[in-house]
Amino acid sequence: MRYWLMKSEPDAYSIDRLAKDKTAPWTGVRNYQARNFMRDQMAKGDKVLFYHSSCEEPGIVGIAEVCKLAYPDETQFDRKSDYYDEKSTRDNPRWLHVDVKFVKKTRLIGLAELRGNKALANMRVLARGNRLSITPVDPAEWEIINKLL
DNA sequence: GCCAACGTTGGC
DNA sequence: GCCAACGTTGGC
Repeated sequence: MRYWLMKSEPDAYSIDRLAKDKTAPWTGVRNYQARNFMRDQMAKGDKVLFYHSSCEEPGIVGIAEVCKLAYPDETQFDRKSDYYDEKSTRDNPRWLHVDVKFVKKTRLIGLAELRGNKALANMRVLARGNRLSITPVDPAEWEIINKLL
């Protein structure tokens, strides 16, 4: 089993929304590295740190779990969607996504707190210039964060 | 709104 | 394959 951190802008999809929906298709990823993580490495039961980005208080806000393996992202075929991709075909879909299910909300562990914790200094999401919306999390890092909750 | 950092595109 | 231009992300 692996551990991940997945970013979402709360205006687009928040932890509260996931708490209500129970499960969510993680559509809209349009970055190859992030897609490859979902396609090649994510398995059912993988644990996810749910992270709010581009908002007043960016940081970890909850826990989720991968509940469905990667499959084609319908939004790439929808001309009306912001995520429409005219170069993608049903025979050879370019974009895939997993589904995640709600586990729990946590207190906010903000960016400053993450950066201030030496044991978390190597977290991928904290790397300089990182923009990836999905990043792997070390089991050791996962443990440390769980103790902070 | 600013801007650093990075990914993608497209001309050559 | 190179690389400049452009677009996006995301913290501040």
